[in-house]
Amino acid sequence: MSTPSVQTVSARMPSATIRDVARTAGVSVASASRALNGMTTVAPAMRERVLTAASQLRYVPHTAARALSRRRTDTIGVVLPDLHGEFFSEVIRGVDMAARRRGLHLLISTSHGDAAEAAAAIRAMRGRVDGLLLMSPHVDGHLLADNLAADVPMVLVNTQVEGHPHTAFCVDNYAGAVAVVEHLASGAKISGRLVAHISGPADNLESQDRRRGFLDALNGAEGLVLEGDFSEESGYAAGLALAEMNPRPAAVFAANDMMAIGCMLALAEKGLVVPRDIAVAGFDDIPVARLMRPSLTTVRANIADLSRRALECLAQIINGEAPWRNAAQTVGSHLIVRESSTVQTAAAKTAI
Amino acid sequence: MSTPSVQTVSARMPSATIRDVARTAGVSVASASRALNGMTTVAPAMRERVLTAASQLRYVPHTAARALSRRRTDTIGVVLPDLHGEFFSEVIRGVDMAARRRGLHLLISTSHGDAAEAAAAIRAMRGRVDGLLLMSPHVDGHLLADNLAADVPMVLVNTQVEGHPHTAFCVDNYAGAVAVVEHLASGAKISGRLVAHISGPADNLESQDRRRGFLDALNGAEGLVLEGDFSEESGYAAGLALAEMNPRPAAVFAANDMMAIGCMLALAEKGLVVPRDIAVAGFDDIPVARLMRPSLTTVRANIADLSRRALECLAQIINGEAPWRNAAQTVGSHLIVRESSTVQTAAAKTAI
DNA sequence: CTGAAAGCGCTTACAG
DNA sequence: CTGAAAGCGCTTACAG
Repeated sequence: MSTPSVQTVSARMPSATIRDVARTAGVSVASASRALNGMTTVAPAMRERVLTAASQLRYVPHTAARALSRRRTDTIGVVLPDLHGEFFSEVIRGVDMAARRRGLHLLISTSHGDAAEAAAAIRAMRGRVDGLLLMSPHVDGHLLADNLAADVPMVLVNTQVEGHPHTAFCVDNYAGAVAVVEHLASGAKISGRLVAHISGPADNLESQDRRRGFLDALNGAEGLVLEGDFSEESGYAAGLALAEMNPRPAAVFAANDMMAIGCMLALAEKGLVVPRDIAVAGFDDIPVARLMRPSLTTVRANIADLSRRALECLAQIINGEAPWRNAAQTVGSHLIVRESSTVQTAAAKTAI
Repeated sequence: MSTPSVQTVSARMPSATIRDVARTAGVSVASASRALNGMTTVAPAMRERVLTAASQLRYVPHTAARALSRRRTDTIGVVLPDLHGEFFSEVIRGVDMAARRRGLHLLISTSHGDAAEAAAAIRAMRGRVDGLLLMSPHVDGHLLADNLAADVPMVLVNTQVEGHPHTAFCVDNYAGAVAVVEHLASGAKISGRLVAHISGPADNLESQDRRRGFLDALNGAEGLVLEGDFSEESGYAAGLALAEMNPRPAAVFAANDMMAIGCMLALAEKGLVVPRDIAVAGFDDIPVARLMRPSLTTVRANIADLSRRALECLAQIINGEAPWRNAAQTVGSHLIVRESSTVQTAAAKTAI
C-alpha cells in the first residue's frame, strides 16, 4: 500500500478548475465535464485520462458555477426560528434523513423569531437552493411575496401563513391538547373541580390551538388559564401561583414540557407532591420528560416524521412529480402517560 | 396604510434577473448592479429608478451568480458529525452568534460519523463557502488533502487531525476530568478505595483524554474502568455492573452525562441511593443534568464560546487579518457540583 | 457618473 | 465520441 505524500498547503493558493483538468488531460473542457459527470458518451480512454488528471490536481468542482449553469443546486433551504433545543433537533433530523436519501444537501438558516431576519434568510436562499422549507412564525404573505424569488418552491412546516395557499405540514396541536386534558379528567374525576392550563405566548398559533383544546376538553370541570411564554421560568412562576391557590386545581396542563418542568420545580419547592396533590402534564415529550422524577406525562408528535414528509413533498414538487401547491397536511400526536399524572407507578413505568 | 395586493403565484415562473431590472429602469446592467449594491458613485435619480424597478419586479439577487463573480460567498461552512443533541446545539448557537455579528451565512452539513460522508460534505462546500469549520472525528490528513479545495481556509473545532498543522479549538478534556475526579476524591476520602470510570468509545480522542485525566487524578485510590460508548444504554449496563460489585466503588465518573444518567437509573433500580451509596459525576452539563434528581455533578465547557471563537478566527483568516494557520487553542471547563456527589443538599443547591 | 465588455467556472445544445 | 461556442446571472476593471 503506497502512501502518497500529503502536500501540506502552507499558504492560500487557487484551486484547480475544470480548465486545468482539461489541459493536463489534453482534452476539451466540454469533454472533461462529461467525463467528470459520468456521462456514458465518453470514450473509456479519455475518461481515464480526465479522472487521473482530476485527482492529481485535487480538483473539486465549484458548486456555485455548477449551480449557475445547471440551474439546479441539489440543495434544500431550511429556515428555522432557532436551532437550539430538542424540537428543532428533531426537525433537522427528519429533514436530514430525507435529504440524504435523495442525495440533497441542506442549507440551514435561522430567523431568530424576527421578521426582518426571516426575510433576509429567505432572500439569501435565492440561487443557493432548489426549494425552501420554512418554519417560522412572524412571516406573512407580504413578506413572502417580497422576498421569496418567484421560482423557488416552498413548503411550510408547522407554520401558517394567512391568506396564501402554501403547502404546509402541521402538528395537530388541538387534538393533542384534547387528549391530555381528557386523560387528566378521567384520572382525577375532576368533574366540577378546577383544572389549570399554563398557556404559551398569546400570539403563537400553537399556543392558541393547545389552549383551545384545553378549553374544549374541560368537560364539566372548571378551567383556569395562567399565562406563560413557553419558558421554564414562566412555568415556575405559574407553579408558585398554583401552590398558593385555594381551592387548589386538581390538575394542570402546561402548553409545553419546559413550563411543566418549571411548574413541578416550584410545586416541589412548596412541598406539594406530584401527582398526589396535583397532577401535571406537558406537551412535546422532550428528552427530559422521561428522565424527570416524577417522570412527566406529555404529548408526543413525531416531529422528525413530519419534517421528513415535508421534505419529501418539497422534493417532489421540485421534480415536477407533485403539484406546485398541495393541500395542508396534519400529523397526529399521541399521549404518553407517565408518573406525573398517575398514582400507580407500575402503570406509568410501562409507558416510559 | 395602503395594502398592496399580494400576487398569488399559482404556477412556477422564472424570477426577475438584474437584466430585467436594468431594462425596466432604462439603464445598463452595470449601473443596476452598482445601484443595487449601494455604491456611492451612482446618481441619486438613477439609484431611485433602479430600486423602484427592483422592488416592482420583486427582484432577489441570484446568490450563486454573485458568488461566482465576486469570488466570495459571505458564507461559512460547518461540518458536524450530527445535529442531534445539546452538544451540537451549543456549537451551532456559538457559531450562529458570531456569524450574525459579522453578517455571514451558515451552511451546515453533517457527516454522520462516516469518513465518506465527511469527504462528500467537504467537497460540496467548494464554491459555496469562504471557509470551513470542521468538527468531525474520522477525518485524517489524506481525506482533507483530497477533498478540501486548496483555496478554502479551515479551522478545526474539537477535532484533531494527525500530522497537519491546522488551526484548532479544543476543549481541555483532560483538565476537566482531573477536576471531577479530584472532587470525587476529596469529598469521599477515597484513598485506598475503589473509584470507577465509565469510558467513552476507545477510538474517540475526547474519551481518551477524559480517561487519562481519570487515571492521573486517582491519587492513591484504585481505579477501575468500565467500557462505555457515550450512550445512555452503555451507562445503564455499567450501572448494573457496579451495583453487583463487592466491594462497591465509592464513586463513579462517567465520561459523559448521558452515561452518568443511564448509570444512575440502573443504580436506583437496584435500590442504591446516590450519593449516599455511591457518588456519581458526568461530563458535559447537558440540560437534564440540572433537572435530574439527584441533580448531576458534571463538568461544563463553554462550547458555544469555543465555537464562537473558532468562527471569529476563521473570519479573520478569510479577511487576511490572521495567518492562514494558527496555533491550536484550548478552552477551559469548570466543575459543577450538584447533589449526585455531595451529601449536603444545601451546598448542592447553590451550585444549581 | 455611466456603459460595453470580459470574466467568474461550469454545462449543454449544436455541429461535426 | 469530441470540440467550439453560447450562456447561466452577476460584478468589475476599463474607457469615456
